[in-house]
Amino acid sequence: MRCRERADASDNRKLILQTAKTLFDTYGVNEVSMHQIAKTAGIGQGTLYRRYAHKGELCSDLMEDTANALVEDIDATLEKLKEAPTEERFGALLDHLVDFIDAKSQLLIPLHNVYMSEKDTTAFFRSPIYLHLKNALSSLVEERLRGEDEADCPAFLSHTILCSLNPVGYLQMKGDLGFTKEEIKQHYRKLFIRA
Amino acid sequence: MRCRERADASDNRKLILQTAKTLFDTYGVNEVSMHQIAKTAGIGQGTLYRRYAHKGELCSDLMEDTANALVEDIDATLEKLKEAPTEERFGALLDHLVDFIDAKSQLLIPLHNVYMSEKDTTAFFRSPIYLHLKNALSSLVEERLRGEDEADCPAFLSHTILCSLNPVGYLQMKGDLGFTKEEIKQHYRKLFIRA
DNA sequence: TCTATATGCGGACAATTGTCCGTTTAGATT
DNA sequence: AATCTAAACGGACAATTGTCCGCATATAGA
Repeated sequence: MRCRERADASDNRKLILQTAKTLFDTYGVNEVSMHQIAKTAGIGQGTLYRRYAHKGELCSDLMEDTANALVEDIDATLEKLKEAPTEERFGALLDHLVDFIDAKSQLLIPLHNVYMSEKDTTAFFRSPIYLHLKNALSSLVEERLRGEDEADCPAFLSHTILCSLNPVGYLQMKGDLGFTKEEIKQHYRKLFIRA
Repeated sequence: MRCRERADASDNRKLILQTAKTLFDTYGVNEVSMHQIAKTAGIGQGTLYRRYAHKGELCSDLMEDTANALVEDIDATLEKLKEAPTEERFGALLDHLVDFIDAKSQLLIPLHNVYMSEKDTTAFFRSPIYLHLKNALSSLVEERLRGEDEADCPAFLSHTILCSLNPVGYLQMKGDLGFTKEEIKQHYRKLFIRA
């Protein structure tokens, strides 16, 4: 069997992440090139690109802990509220999302830019974090469908929510439009939760 | 005085636009490189880049007529419907937006990318087209407020609509999510127009 | 018409991203 | 331990974006 990750591959993986984190922290994500990361880590560019097809994936991996924490928080909250009405759980999920964007927008903007400036524009929509959040939203919308005559479309609604909650648009709301985080939460609840 | 545009510059400007339009129409925006445009037009790359700092600006110039037409169309439609119920006019505006994004998504994506990857992330939200559309949406939402007890916030709602209608997200809806343009229009109406 | 120069021209060049492919090696099998 | 092969390695290479700078010329002013 050749199914386990080879030791050298595993070592390089850690080396890449450590090197990238250091360089990003020192110079900023946008100022660091993939070539520079490979050079600094002392590996070939092919090695780097085999593991991370582009900078966005690398950023994504660096964000993994943060993203996992969000997903766990959300899952825990939903579990705790599992007896509560759908609307309440939906609202809690929206709150989590807004809190997350609010706390991490500085980190999320480079990540968002990298994904969105890809030639393959669907890259972001295949990222683990998007898929998981869309999934969580969809199932709540779906749950809400039962017994309703005019059905929302879960896929459409969750996609729309996540599109509108991009970090750039969020900062604009807090900046020029002058909303506070709590106001934004309220508006999201009002718009997307049909009470 | 040396203030007027030189004749050769003016000629090249037209030549660039014509060449770019032809190439974009033939091969698609993403498949055409700036180098290729310059080569085909028979001019140097420096000439091309002096006039358009990047592909986004070129797209922007190519879109100018189209964007003006959109704004005029919308204004004309709203004028024609000025006696109609607010909901009907709101719906017509959403339809216009979706038709526009649908028709021009290829050109809008480079434009969107350029705006969004700016250091100044608010650049897009100060662009004429965003401001005009947000304005039109806001005034319709505001109009709808009268006589309602639970008020929508015009600024928030119109910002959210425009964020969610970005060309990348739109293409994702039509691609992986499999919606047709008409379905998308319906979903937008259902979500944002409280009948 | 002639001249001076601001303006435009264009291609070479640098930087970055992403691919390819011959070489090396970890580790399973014997 | 020896062998074998799938997986990983790494650097050269191609493509694209964007910059720079010496050269050419349109045109205002004489």
